Amino acid sequence: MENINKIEKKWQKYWDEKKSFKAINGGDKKPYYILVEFPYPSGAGLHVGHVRSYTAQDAIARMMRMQGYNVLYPMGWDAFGAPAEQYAILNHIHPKEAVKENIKTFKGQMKSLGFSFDWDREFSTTDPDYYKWTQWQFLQFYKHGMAYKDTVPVNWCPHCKSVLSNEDAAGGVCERCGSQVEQKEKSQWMLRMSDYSEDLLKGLEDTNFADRVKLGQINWIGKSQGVEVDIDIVGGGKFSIFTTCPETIYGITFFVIAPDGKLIKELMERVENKDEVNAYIKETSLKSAMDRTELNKGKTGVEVKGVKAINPVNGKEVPIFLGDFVLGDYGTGAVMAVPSHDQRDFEYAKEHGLEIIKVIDCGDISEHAIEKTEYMGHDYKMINSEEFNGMTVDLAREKISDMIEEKGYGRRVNNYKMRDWIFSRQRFWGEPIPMIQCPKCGWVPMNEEDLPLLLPDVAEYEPTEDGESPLANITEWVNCKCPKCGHDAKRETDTMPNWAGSSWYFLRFMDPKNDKEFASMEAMKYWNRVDWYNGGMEHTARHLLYARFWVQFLFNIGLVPNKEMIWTRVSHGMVLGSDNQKMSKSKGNVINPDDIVKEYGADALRTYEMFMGDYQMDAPWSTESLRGCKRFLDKVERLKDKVNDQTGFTQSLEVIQNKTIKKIEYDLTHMGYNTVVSGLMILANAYDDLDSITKDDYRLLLLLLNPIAPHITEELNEMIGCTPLCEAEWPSYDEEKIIENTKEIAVQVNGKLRGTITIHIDDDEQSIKEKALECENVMKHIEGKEIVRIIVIKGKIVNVVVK
RNA sequence: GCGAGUAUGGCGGAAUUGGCAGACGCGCUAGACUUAGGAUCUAGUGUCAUAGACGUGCAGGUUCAACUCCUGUUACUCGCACCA
Repeated sequence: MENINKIEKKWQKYWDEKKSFKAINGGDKKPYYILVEFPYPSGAGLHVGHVRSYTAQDAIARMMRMQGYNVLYPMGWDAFGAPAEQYAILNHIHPKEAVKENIKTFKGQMKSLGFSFDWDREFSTTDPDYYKWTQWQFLQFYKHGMAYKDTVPVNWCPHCKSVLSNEDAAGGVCERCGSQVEQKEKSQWMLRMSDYSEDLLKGLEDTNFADRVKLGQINWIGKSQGVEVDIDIVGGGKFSIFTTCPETIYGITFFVIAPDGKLIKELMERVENKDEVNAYIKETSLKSAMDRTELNKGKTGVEVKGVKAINPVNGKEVPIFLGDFVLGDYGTGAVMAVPSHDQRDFEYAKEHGLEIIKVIDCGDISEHAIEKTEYMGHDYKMINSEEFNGMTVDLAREKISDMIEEKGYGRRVNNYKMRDWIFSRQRFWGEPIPMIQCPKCGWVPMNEEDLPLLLPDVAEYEPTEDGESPLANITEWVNCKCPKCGHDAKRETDTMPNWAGSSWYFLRFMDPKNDKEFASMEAMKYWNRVDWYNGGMEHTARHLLYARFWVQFLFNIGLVPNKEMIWTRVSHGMVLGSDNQKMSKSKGNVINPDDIVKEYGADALRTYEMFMGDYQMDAPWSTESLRGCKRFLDKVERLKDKVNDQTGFTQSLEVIQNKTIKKIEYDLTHMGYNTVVSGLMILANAYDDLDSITKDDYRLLLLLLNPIAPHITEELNEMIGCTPLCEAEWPSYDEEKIIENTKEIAVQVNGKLRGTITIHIDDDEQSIKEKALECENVMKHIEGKEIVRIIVIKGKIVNVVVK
């Protein structure tokens, strides 16, 4: 085509002006909501990886519209975040200006690729009309006791005077300046996400997430069932431990408590070796800032002298140790140690010369512990465990748990790895948390009618000396009146994390212009939920979990219609550089979609990205392969010259045409995008083998190809004088016509291919057997041998078994 | 360490249910047309070899038949990482 970009622009304009992809809330059509993760509009522009997933979902959206669905396929911007803030600080502008520019670039790029988004629903998380509702929802969390302040340790760079995320502090070194990261206690807003552990686990049953996505969620929640036991301290006081192995409780020879926990602080008065203990605590606080993996070769720790704990089941007094492998903020901050049946305890005991008592009769423990995974499920018997001696491990586990509960030593509990959500960020470019601290009333929520609480319009904001948000420096913004008593008060200067705005954006798309509510119940009931959500693998754990938590909370307070608002979630693989490495500027392997569109056209890029490989797996870029896809589109164009003046379909193409319709439908809805393209190539090749094809033949190919390559197909379709494809109906196939009357099948002798025969659909088993045995090469291989049996799989294969 | 995933020609990858492994495309080889080719068309292209044998990371197993199911094992990728 003489100017591909001109044609693409023409159809993009057509779709825009006709509002071809506008989704309307209501009507007779069946609603279907397709969602792709909205991007962070970075300065780098659209990545070819974005193109992959947006095209995939676009193809489904386009097909389903033709099939008569009311498809919602929206797009927006997740634009709060550190890069925009950094850029703005450097250039002394407001981040919203940088964001505006980036969105413009992204949107232009998306338009040039012909994605069928309903642009009337576009918004950015940084729009006051949007973040007003993010703030409003935070207030609901607060009002329902789900938001609270707590002191937690944060990564702190003493040089940058800044709080760092775990990613930015990887390796215990500040990513920006390279100085040593420290731990610093800071008061932060928290959301009680751990209250939802069980619900988030159970809710997975009401979703259609891919298995690997579900597993990611399950692992993140990290449920473990066990027993919590109360331990008395000699001379008064007590603490609790949690164990998943109550069967080993008689094997306790010491306890280990966290150096950063509360318990050691309580015990400190009675500690005889205070200096030693304090030194270890200090050592740990430094260590926790470094990359622990490197330091965990040995099991360090010190005994807490002067205090002993009592094992409740046998009254035995055992020592207490400090060990940095016990975490202060996980579980109870203390563990029981059974060196005979836990490798970590074993190593610790060896290191510190502690007693090892075997309680399960299961082999040699002189070299290493025999752990749960090794002893459970066998018939090993208990030893050294008083009345439980001789019982099988499985039985003892239950009986010991029962005894602990009956005697009041403890109780069966579930423990979860998932903790509460730290919701504060010491950043400028985020949603301000709408809380006010009044010297008289304490923390007071803003009045809902005063929302949104806008970010101040300033261009200079340096971080404070003590790591507070840059907002803390803007006194005219910070100072306010208490909404309750009118006294002088100060605003919270922390902002929300990036995850906040993306935790509910899919709800807003259902009703994006609503200024009374974040979305009306009516609109949410109409769309019901997100039918199909696609995003990157890196977001399937946290983002999805946060979004589900957010939705479940809204459901519990009656604001959304379903407890799970996302039905299917799939994740796509990355587009790697041609060197099989992640694309990055420094490696020089980045492909800019604009260049490809300019040279080969949007359709070629779209087709190639669908064709490049299994959608769920990473795939390297290949410009050679892209050219192959361009050639395919050129071939489709050339086929136009073969169109004759006949109507209807060519008889000899009937089987492959019906087969292809079925295949495209199936593959598009099962993420088989690469085989969609290959199926269409096969159809086009079949057309190409003929001297001429009918207009209907040709239009069928264009219809089927349209979801992947929408521009060129529209243009060719117009050239043959048909009404636009985006207004056309999806073709239907006839199952009857897929069945072939005659078919070539394989004949094997002892499982090895020896020939092929052509069978008719009506042939019975006997005649197929006869045909198979008549086959020349088959005869040669069965000559002089005894036929044991002949296996005939109808329409598939014949296998002659000989001896 | 734990959890998950992956492994098929020179390359990307097909094989919906156990049923002709390598579809489709790239690349490559030869030829045609051409001033030219990043255009198009034709033929060929898993490996080794003479009929034939061998081939889906490796070693076993089940089956008439295994890329597909089972057992073990290796390598790589991702996630979590002293989780009690």
